[in-house]
Amino acid sequence: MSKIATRFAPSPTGPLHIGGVRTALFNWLFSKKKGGIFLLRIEDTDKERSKDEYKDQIIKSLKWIGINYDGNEYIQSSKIDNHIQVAKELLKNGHAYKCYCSSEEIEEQKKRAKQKKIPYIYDRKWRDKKEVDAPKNIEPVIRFKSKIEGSTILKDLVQGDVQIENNTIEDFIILRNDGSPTYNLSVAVDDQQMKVTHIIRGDDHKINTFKQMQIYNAMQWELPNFAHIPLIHTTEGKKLSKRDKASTLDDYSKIGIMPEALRNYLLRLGWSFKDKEIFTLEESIEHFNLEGIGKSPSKLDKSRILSMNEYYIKNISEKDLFDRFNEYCKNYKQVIGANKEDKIKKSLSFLKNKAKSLEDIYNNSKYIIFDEVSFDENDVKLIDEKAKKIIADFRNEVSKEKEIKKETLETIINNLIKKYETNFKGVGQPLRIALTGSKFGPGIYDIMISLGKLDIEKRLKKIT
RNA sequence: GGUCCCUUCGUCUAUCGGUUAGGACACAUGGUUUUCAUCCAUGAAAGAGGGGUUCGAUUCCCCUAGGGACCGCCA
Repeated sequence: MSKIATRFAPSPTGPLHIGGVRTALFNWLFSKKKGGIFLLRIEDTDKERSKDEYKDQIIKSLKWIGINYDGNEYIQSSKIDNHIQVAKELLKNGHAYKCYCSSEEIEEQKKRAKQKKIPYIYDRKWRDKKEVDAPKNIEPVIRFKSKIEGSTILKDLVQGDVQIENNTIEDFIILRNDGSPTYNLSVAVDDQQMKVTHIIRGDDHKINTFKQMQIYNAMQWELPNFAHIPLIHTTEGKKLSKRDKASTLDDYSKIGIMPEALRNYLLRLGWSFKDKEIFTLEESIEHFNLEGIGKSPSKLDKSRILSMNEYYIKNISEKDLFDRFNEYCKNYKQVIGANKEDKIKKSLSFLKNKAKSLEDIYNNSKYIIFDEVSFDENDVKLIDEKAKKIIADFRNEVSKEKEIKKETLETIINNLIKKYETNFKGVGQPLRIALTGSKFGPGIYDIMISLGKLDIEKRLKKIT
């Protein structure tokens, strides 16, 4: 058997969404597992809607999540001549014919079918007509001569055998009347020429597969293997579309989801290997198989993504975590100053315990990133006269110390709790607000130690 | 409407004829932590319905119901 080759073939007519990314991931994993190659084909033949910006977004997305394709991206529009060539051959072999129906005529037929509530299918009017009868003023389209008799079985690697009556497949157009090839022709020709051995794509392509299989057969090409994976549904249970919110990788990236977490989540969405939930990249390549792909569509679950992200935040190395965080801040929030990097790195050990996302880490580390504390009005109200006294006392005690250590801080705070006849919250909360501007965040000792004596004094002074 | 696909806890799923139907997320309760979070423990939670086949069906077959995809000179 020839070398395994898979491909991902998006059209750059909109941003790549998470469903497409999962399809790409499955194809990529499958080829890696089999020691094959994975190709990227940009299907940009719809010149009206294709945009370079989308192409770039697709490439960027794949890169972000760690999917790398072999060779250069294959640009479908640059291969149109090949597609036309095949169409001509099909015409010559009698597997295709010229259809002189005007688009008005077709529209009319569709309308009538709708009124009668019967399914529209092209009536194959020109299939056996002689060309001498052709109207002179109409530029014909080329239609594929689909089989009428019998049925076809698709041996689907995910869905099993799928049988369909051949007469339900119409004589589809392969060349428009402007001479340009249509989707099914281009795809079949490209896949064949790229020597794709396994076509793993969304279930929404299943009908196309039957059309493309006929082209393969007519050209006497060896059929590739097909696997139709169930679609990802929104929480409303509908097919995920480019228009859905929170569907592109950037939508997740900007709320602080890390690529490894999303990759792991997507892997387990519609695929499983026993009870295993966490897969390193190596493990996913090792265990991935088509048998593990489920047959029913699955819904996106944001809390699951977040919890996967939380796992990776806690389990990747702090060095990697810093890199991810640094990049996140740079892209979506605020560049971390060079003088702050060290403090952040040291604080990651406790910051990550409270975070489900990089955004959480950001929110909890603002007190380090920004020199000026920004206060929430409601929180400031919590610092009353008594609290101000406590803060002043605390600052006074701290200034006597040479070095800030947890033990000394504990002693100071405990003494204040006694002196002011309050509890930990009574002392801790005002201090926290004064130092960070927020009621929530890391432990008070962690905050103080990471800030250091000078910053503590400076910040507390402003309050009292 | 036609064709095709699907149906196990709220969600993602395990089970390849015999299980107290398992795990994970979310949820609830309790414990640890002198706040919050983390962490730990516990709990509630599922085979769409009806027929077969079988000694025995979540598992195999059929029907019904529900959901989905496709039905472009878009890809």
